[in-house]
Amino acid sequence: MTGVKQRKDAISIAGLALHLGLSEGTISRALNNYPDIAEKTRKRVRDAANELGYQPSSTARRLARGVVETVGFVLPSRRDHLSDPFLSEILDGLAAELAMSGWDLLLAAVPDGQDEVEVMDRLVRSGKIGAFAVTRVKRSDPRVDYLRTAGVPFVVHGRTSKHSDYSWLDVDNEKAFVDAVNFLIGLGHKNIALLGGDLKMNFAWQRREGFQKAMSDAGLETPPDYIVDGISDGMGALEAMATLLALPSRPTAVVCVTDAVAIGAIHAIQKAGLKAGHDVSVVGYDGLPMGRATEPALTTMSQASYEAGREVARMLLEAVRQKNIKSLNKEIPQILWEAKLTLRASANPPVSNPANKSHREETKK
Amino acid sequence: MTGVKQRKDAISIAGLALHLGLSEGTISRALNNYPDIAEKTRKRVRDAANELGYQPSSTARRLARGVVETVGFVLPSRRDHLSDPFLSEILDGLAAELAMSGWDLLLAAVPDGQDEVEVMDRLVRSGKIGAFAVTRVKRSDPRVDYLRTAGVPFVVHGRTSKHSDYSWLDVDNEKAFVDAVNFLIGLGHKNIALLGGDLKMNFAWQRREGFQKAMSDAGLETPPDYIVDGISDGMGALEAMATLLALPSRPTAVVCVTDAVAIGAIHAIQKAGLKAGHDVSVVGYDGLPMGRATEPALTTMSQASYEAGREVARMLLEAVRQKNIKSLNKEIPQILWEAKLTLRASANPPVSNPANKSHREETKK
DNA sequence: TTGTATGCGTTATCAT
DNA sequence: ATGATAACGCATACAA
Repeated sequence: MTGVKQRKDAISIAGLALHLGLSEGTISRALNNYPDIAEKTRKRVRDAANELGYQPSSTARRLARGVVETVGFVLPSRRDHLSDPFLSEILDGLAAELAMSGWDLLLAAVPDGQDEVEVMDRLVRSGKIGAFAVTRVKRSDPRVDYLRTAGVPFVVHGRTSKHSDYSWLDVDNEKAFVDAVNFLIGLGHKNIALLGGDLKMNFAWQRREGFQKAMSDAGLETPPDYIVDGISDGMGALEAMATLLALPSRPTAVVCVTDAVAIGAIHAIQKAGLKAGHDVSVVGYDGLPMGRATEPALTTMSQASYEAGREVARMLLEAVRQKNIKSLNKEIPQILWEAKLTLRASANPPVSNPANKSHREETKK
Repeated sequence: MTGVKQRKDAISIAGLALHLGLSEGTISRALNNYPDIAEKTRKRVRDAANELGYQPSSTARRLARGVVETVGFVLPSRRDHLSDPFLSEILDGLAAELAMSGWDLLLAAVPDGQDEVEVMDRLVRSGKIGAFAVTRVKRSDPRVDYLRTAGVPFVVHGRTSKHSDYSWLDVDNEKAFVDAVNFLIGLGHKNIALLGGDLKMNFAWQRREGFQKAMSDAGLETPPDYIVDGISDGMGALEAMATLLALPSRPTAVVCVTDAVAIGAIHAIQKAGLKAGHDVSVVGYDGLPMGRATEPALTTMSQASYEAGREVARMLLEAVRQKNIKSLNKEIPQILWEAKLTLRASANPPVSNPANKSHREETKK
């Protein structure tokens, strides 16, 4: 498949030179703000460029300078990314921030029969990209392993279990779930369950860790039945919550790995003839818009995906700069953001065991 | 901001030539399957290329061939795209299909203070892209107006109100809503309301048209109160549905412009102490995964966004081919897909007015 | 302050 | 069947 002729009617630097009676070199330097160009000439060139709609060929510029101002983003292979509601938000943030520095964002899918690393490697070797952004990392992630050795600047949104030697932006998922559980404990809950996600995903693992930490720090028992892993969508949540509700001693509250799971849980509770936020409290994570429209509205932890995308882009640009300077003091920015709790109606004191303020105090460490 | 040195350790065609004792030209032709290369040589070159991991510089190739095998996609400006759950699906489909032909997908955001057309124009003039894909079009859409005159191949997912002269793939939204309404009528409903969307968006307009057509074809009244426009999320749905339920004569069924709206409606019904799917039937549109986990599970119309992305990519590639051939018989592929109804639990015969089979037959035209 | 010349890594058009 | 050589459009070192 052959592409389309580039820039149909586009004017090149040669055309501009002709038009102005200047040499191509002068035009180039004028437009790139070289100090050795007369202000008057620069203005003349600028004006003509604007007037004629001159836009330097990105391709030629890349070839001449040997640089590629493009960030690659490999879409999670289809079988994995069971509806990430925030993918487009992150991409939006990435693209927006990159655009401010004239960088582009290249999206790549993984064809059947290939894996993500192959795709990334081809992108690098063909010179299509100069840096990578990676999201939704597993605890052990081949993409990160590859990038560690590839010599391409990259920033990870999230982190792997071993994460000391590369740059990442993550949310403190563990703390988020510690906070969520402590919030419920503060309300008076003792029988708290977890609807957890795929433990290969690090965010799910971290959230589970936070759950367990908070429970054990508070000296609360967690029966094995109360921890359900591997839930990835509302349907899974529906079943898991039904099972939880059928337990001889059912929980008075559930913390859910995502809002999608939490909303499924809410419906399971309703289906069982109980009232979410009354008989069973529910806390989610994500801040999905829909959580405001559920009945009851969903109490949830949240992070700003769009902002995360922007920050990752900034880190990426900085990583590229560092690399070019070949500075010896290796700066490896690692940023941990906190999720914040959005109080709504789905979490309240347990009916049989009203909030116990003093107890709450005790569990705060 | 300066980019990263391209392809650190990458081997170039010159290196390969040296390694093999052949000229660069021969290597190039061998790898590009020119017929005038000895099979034996071709194999030798291929093997060496594989072994050394040679990958032609995409940049140099573009410059030499004057073609850009990259599709541009401008993200809807942030204020508009109130959570399009399918954006990432479409992008995924686009990228996947494009990759099969060696094409790339470039994502661009719209910086503050600029509009989408400016961004698109710059992408074209800088030679970064050779074609465009556009989604979520308004009835009158400046992006389409621009592309019509820009000379760049493009395909629209959806269509504007005037759409005879460009290539698009759309779902027959009108028919979808005719079907949805007829389905409800078949169940015995007569008092059917519409929770509609932003009428500037063509899909919302089309769905509304379908609703009205089906109602009037069936000879059913639709009080003005029964049609609510401009709902874009679950929150809006919550309020609108509450208003609908407070009406002296409340509807026995509502058709919703999206699943997000439908789910909001379900919760409003529940909040009002009624039962969705019993007191009020609800039909959505989108086939959101979460619709399977609501209580009751959501009856909805759906289309496959991923597949749509792939099809748009195919049409794009074909448009590029047509343009290169400069064929005189202008093929303008326009494809209309049908949404299919997914029966679940949220739509049933009205309680006070059980299904009337004969009536259903009558309304089928 | 400006012009000239070379190179970036390919492809494509000539020769040979 | 293969090897020179000239573009492609720009950036930059070096002259002037």
